[in-house]
Amino acid sequence: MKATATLGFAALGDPTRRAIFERVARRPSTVGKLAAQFDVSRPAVSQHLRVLKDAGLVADTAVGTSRIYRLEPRGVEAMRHYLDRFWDSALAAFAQAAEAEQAAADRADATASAKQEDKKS
Amino acid sequence: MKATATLGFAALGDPTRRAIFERVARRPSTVGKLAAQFDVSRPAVSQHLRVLKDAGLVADTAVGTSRIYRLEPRGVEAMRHYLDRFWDSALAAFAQAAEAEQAAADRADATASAKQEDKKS
DNA sequence: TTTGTTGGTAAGTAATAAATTACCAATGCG
DNA sequence: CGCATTGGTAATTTATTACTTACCAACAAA
Repeated sequence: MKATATLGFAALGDPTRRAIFERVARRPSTVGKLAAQFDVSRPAVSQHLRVLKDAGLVADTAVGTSRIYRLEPRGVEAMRHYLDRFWDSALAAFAQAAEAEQAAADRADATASAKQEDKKS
Repeated sequence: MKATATLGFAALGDPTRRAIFERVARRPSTVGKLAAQFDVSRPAVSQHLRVLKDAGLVADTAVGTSRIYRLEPRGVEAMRHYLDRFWDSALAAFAQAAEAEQAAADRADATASAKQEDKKS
């Protein structure tokens, strides 16, 4: 369990895996039960769970021959913490101001003329 | 810009793209300048930026022939909000309790015997 | 208009990742 | 022990995606 930020994002980037994660988060479950509801094979579920586990997003406990997977909140918290850095809109405003300053420095004359937003797509 | 959660996670799941995102977040920049620092081609940077834009994580403004990309905090906030749901450790505890209850329901006798954590990997 | 600069798009390739089937290990029960 | 249940691993195939080169569009300056 390295639990780097990239691992976490990559783990939740796949739709099927994210669905499995949400299901496990809602209520701990086993590989077999999960495979029954997600129309992917059991090995596929097992592999998805391993990716989630490596990302620190789920944890598992062996119970007899079965194995119960559950949410691991700490991995989620790590991702949340990573995003905090960018969420603060004040920081964004600061960065934008810094850019304006640099743009002015790059070209001696800051021709702030043809400036147009691009919102589509 | 659909900005679904999956798009955002997938966007930050790639290491190169995440590096570009962090660079843009720190200070708005253009495609050319970014391509100069990331030893990938200019089209690659352009494509990465499009993915980030579709995920609602960056926005761009045309300035003359150039185009300045900057952080879009709202996309980040959306991802943060998604994670909030799982971060709350109290929720996890609740889910775990619910599972214990269901496990007991599944098998009439709740043989809570061979129960072992798996931490490695 | 011509020329240079900046970037997005197209098309193709190479690498990665998600899925499958088949097999094996471990546990529990008769 | 023999047998069933559960799930992880191996090996392969398929699909996706990241990247490249080549080309084209928009704008600025001469």
